[in-house]
Amino acid sequence: MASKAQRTKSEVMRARLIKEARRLFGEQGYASTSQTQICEHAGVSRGALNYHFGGKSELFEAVVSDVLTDFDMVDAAEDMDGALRRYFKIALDERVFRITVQDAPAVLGVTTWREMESAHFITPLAHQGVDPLTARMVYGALLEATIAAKSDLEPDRIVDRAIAVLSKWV
Amino acid sequence: MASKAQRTKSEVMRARLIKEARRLFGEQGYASTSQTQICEHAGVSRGALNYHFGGKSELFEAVVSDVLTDFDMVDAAEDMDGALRRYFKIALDERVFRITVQDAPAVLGVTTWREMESAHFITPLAHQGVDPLTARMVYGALLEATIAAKSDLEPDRIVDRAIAVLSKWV
DNA sequence: TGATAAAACATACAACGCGTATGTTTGCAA
DNA sequence: TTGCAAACATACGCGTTGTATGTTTTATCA
Repeated sequence: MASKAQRTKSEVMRARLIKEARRLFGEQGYASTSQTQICEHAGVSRGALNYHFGGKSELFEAVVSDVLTDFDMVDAAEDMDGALRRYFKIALDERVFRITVQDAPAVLGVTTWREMESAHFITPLAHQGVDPLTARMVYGALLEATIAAKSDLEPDRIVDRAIAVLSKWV
Repeated sequence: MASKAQRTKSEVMRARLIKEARRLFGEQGYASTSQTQICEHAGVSRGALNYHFGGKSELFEAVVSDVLTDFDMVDAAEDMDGALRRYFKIALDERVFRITVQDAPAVLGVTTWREMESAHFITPLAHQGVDPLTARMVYGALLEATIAAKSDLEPDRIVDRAIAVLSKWV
């Protein structure tokens, strides 16, 4: 049985690896980031990485999980408009985008990917009384709007219009 | 200047590689399919592959392009409902799904990926008078519905409901 | 307190895949 | 026929991953 000191120490190491991995995955993408590179920045050996996570893809999954929690700081009294703007603000970040939209489906598989995202986006929507399938489709539209905004010269304008469109749908 | 015989021969070779690559990418995914494996099935050497496509990712891009043309057999007189059902029929195929939804964003980058898909899905929609951003968001919802249908026990039921939802949006 | 075991790392090895560089053949053209 | 370029095949080097095997630290218990 692991002691409390061991457990916290272990979690510190995991957190450090996740932090560096998140930065590098976000900046360079999954394929272009090696275990060696992550470990150099974290100041440990590859042995530690594989001991704690089992492999590169599992570390990436932990990173995705970490990123998704950023979306979770829900204000109970938050209205739909505010929630959407907060979503866009985070999702439009280059590194967040690359991890969650670009690499996650391929590395984790679409099923796992959407199960993780569901817990953070779709389930909350469904809890507001929206039909589950509709909620998913709204989220899909939201994702696509994010991509559109990201590749536009004036992302803010796209965000405004997207929110207007969504408000008509839900 | 290449002769006609050479050009057609070259295209035959390209087509053979694309065909085998499409099968293997679709069945195993991009990362789990090696150049060697593709070439063995195509009966050529890796030299031929890299000569014609330049690399693995470029071959994959050609495969994506090939897959997307499957969606293009448009019947001019086709109504929205029919077009959507035809879309789902193709998109729900396991191999098509894996290539276009799972691997394409990571391998080609989200920008390139959506540019390719736009030409086949969003532009046609926009030509029907739908606002471009709305068209993109509708396509996002469509994609999400595809994922939902794929992981459901009764995909057909989800398809019906999704079409019903979409008909209210456009 | 000292021994033992397990956790937490580090190091080393083996296999694989990719890109590229370098042959080798084929086919057209002068 | 000869030369040249396209169309392949072969071979090499590099980087990466997973795993197997040390080594150190930490906790538990007699």
